[in-house]
Amino acid sequence: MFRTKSPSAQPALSPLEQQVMDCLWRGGALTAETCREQLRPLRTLKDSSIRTILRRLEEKGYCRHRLEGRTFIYEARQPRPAVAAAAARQVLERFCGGSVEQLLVGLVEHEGLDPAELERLARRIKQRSGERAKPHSLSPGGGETGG
Amino acid sequence: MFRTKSPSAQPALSPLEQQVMDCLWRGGALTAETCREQLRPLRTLKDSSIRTILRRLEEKGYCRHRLEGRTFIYEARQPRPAVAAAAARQVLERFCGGSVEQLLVGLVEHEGLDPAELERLARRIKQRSGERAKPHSLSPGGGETGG
DNA sequence: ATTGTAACGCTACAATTTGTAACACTAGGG
DNA sequence: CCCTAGTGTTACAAATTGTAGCGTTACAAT
Repeated sequence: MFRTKSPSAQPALSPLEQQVMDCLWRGGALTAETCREQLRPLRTLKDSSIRTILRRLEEKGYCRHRLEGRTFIYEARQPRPAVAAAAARQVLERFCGGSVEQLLVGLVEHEGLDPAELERLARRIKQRSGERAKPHSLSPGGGETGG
Repeated sequence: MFRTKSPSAQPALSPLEQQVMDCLWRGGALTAETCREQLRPLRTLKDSSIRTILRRLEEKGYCRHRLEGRTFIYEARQPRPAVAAAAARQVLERFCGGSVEQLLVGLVEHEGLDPAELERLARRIKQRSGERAKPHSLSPGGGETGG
């Protein structure tokens, strides 16, 4: 629905680019060819086309590749949730002056989000984050999640 | 950060279009000329340019105009929060399979949203919505909301 | 070594979307 | 009837996106 262009954010994803990203997110890491095949139910591209998209995606910072033998293996640079969050943040900054509350209220009032449900979710999330923060003792440094 | 194109959603706003919408949201209802002036610190457009944008915005469903004398008065069709919510919904659908929880979790984990804060907000929102839902008597259902 | 083939990058180009504007038309005032 | 203010229409250049053709390169088989 929007296009954004703040500094911290990667350039927008075009529809086709999104589909490709979906492939990457689903498939983990794959070659241009595989990617192309996965896309085929939806659209049929020449191999050079898919590769162009992959390259642009890489330029935009959404994915990267490593060389395996002499084949490029592509993978998303950030997991889908991270990108989702960034996108949400954009909306937040642009329309809500950064106020999460405003956004939430908007969702409740204009998109029918149930406040009770919201509260339940929030509680659960807090709980979980609490657990993670201090299981009982350590959990040295970096409980790595994101790559 | 994204461009979307689901059916229920209005077409994306280009940057310039967004700025104009911001004018409308700030100014309530204004003429093309006024709009142009308000924009001037940021960019200088010929009057026909601003009018083109306004028209496109109207085509896309974001604003409308009424005739006053023989001057067009433009105003946003939906308040900013509604558009924000719709945008958030888009993100939700596209990246989180519609799961609000996933989005929230993402915000917490990748954008540093504080879970406690989140819970507080959620609670407050629920509370407020509760009050509104059953003050003591009137207006059970149908108050209009949208304009 | 030559050739077949798979994988790659580069370059190109048409379609679409944006940004910007010139210009022509119409209603009121003098 | 002409001037002005306000509008709409049409146009066009720039940027973005979708789609590909083609040339290059490494490896494998002949």
